Amino acid sequence: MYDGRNIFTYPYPQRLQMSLEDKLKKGITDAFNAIYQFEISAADLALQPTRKEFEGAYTFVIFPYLKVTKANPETSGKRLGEWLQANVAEVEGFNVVKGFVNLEISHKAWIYALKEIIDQSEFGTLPAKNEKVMVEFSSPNTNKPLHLGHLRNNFLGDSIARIFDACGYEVMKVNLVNDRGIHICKSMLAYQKYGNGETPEQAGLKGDHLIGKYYVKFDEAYRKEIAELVASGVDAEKAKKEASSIVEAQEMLKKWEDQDPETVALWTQMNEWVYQGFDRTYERMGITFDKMYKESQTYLLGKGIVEEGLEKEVFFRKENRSVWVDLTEEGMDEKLVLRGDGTAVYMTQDMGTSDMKHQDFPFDKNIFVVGNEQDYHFKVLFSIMKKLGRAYASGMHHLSYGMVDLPTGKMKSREGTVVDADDLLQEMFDTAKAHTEALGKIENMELEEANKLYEMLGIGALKYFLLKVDPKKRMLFKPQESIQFQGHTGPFIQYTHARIAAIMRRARALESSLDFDAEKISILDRRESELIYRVTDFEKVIAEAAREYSPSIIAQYAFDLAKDYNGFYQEVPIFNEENKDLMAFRICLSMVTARVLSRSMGLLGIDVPERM
RNA sequence: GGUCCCGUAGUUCAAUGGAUAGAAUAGAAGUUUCCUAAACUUUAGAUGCAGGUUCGAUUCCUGCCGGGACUACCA
Repeated sequence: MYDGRNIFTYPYPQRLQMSLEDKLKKGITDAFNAIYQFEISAADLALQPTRKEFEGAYTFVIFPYLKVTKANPETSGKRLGEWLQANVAEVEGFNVVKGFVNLEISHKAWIYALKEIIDQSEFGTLPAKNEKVMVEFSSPNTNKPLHLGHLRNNFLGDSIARIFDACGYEVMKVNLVNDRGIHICKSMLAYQKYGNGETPEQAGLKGDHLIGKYYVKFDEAYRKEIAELVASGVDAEKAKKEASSIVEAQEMLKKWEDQDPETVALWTQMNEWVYQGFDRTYERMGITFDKMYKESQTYLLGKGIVEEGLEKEVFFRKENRSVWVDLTEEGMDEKLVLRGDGTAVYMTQDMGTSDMKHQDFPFDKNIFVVGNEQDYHFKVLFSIMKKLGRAYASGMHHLSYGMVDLPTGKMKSREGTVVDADDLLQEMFDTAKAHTEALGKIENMELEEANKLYEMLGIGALKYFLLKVDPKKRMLFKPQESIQFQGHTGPFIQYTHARIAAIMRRARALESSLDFDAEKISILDRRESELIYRVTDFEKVIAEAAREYSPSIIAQYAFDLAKDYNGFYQEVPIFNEENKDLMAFRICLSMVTARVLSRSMGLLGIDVPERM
């Protein structure tokens, strides 16, 4: 992208140390000091964007301070506004509507604010914090391929990792794979019975899909057995436990735990296929991990912590030898942490894994991206780790997200209503391709570039669709709407970026005539100052997204910015030979917009094209 | 039953306690000799119900009604 430095020259005093907003805030603090000898706490002081119906750019709400000003809102606002206008260079004027003080900013202040951003190549990245964040996400099972629900998890986790990275944290992305257990044995058993040594190559399937096929086969056989048992008069609950398939699967699990060579060999082979399949899906999603953990290596951890907890009297043992923690004081129940036979439960494992992960990477924050059906589990886990005196426990956070529903209802693998991740990714690609070709956009494009574009658009549309919604909310996935490329979509933002890139290409051709003098741009269009306002807001938005653990804030922001830009430059001619200063200024503004769009989308894991 | 999450235009989503509740879609009507019409402009349409807190409530509190999750010596 064009860096704009050599087209943006004008007398510029010195590097601004403070953002426009910070200056205004300081101005307001000073004003209260000067007028009322009152110290406003910076935390309370909130500036908000002025609504479009009113004059001004920033609005200060004076209602909360009427006790200090001892006057009605209008008078107080007027006094504050007058002081600011007289003492703060950036404030050119003001108006007061009820208790709202709308501050009008000088065009020069806007231009300087823009210049400030152009000068900062690292704009959109906050200073390093010297804090470590571990983001754990994806966590697939190795008995079936990824589906739509995993996509929301993966995109959220990947995005939140990028956001924390941009906020100056050192980020470690980890994936804890669920590669053992009864459900894994189910597909192993079915493969052993019906597989005839089939390989992914022979089946023409990705490894994970091949294994998934046998998982389904197991379930079919299992349910048939249950039905037969019930028909012969066995109680349904009993039938579920006694059907031969499930009994065999349990035997197999036992063999696996006993390290039976044949079982372990089968397990190793099948997992290898699954990983090969997952790798392709991750690659297509553009997702990587810094470290993989496997439950087969961690499931025995945590028993030591149980001992420790008993010693510290955080846990207690019941008569049947099982170990529990009492969390009734925290408003929760008693919770099992070790079975009576001494075997681990999920919680045992997670306690052990927590310690291990903290040893591997001494994090200040540990974010678990896991669906909201596990809210209670994590509440309990965090509470236990605190009780055990783990200092890091206060940094553990469950990024809980809602289910993805289909118009037909909940996804159920048994009923075949799951949306397969690979299928969906491919469908997005195909739709992007068909759509782009129909619009005649690829006439001057090499095949390779075109394919890259379809991938960018298709995957981008999907990521955006899943990330634009507040994570904690349950969301509805409508296939037809997710592959929409118009409206509040990723491709809309990508399109805006590509348009600006086209302007840049043209600007480059005219480079010699692109100097401008800030003094000659006397009147900024209101919408132009709004654009600058929004752009200067970017770093605040990133910080907020990290604070709220919510990529949707970034998605909203990028869309609003793209929309503002499109709305404005649709009707204003940019290339106007008679007003070169204004033209050059607008090119700079476009350039900064493109950069911020690109960075925002980058935080969502979405690439942005130079042309489309 | 208990705990937690969610109820906003026909639909899918927004709104640190702030001004006349925003968008997008679907509906109606327009805009391409000019940088990219995957765009833009205009139009119509919503806070589940009842109280409370205050200058001001979609937001906070209480109750009710609806939807969902969790509530296993499963993971």
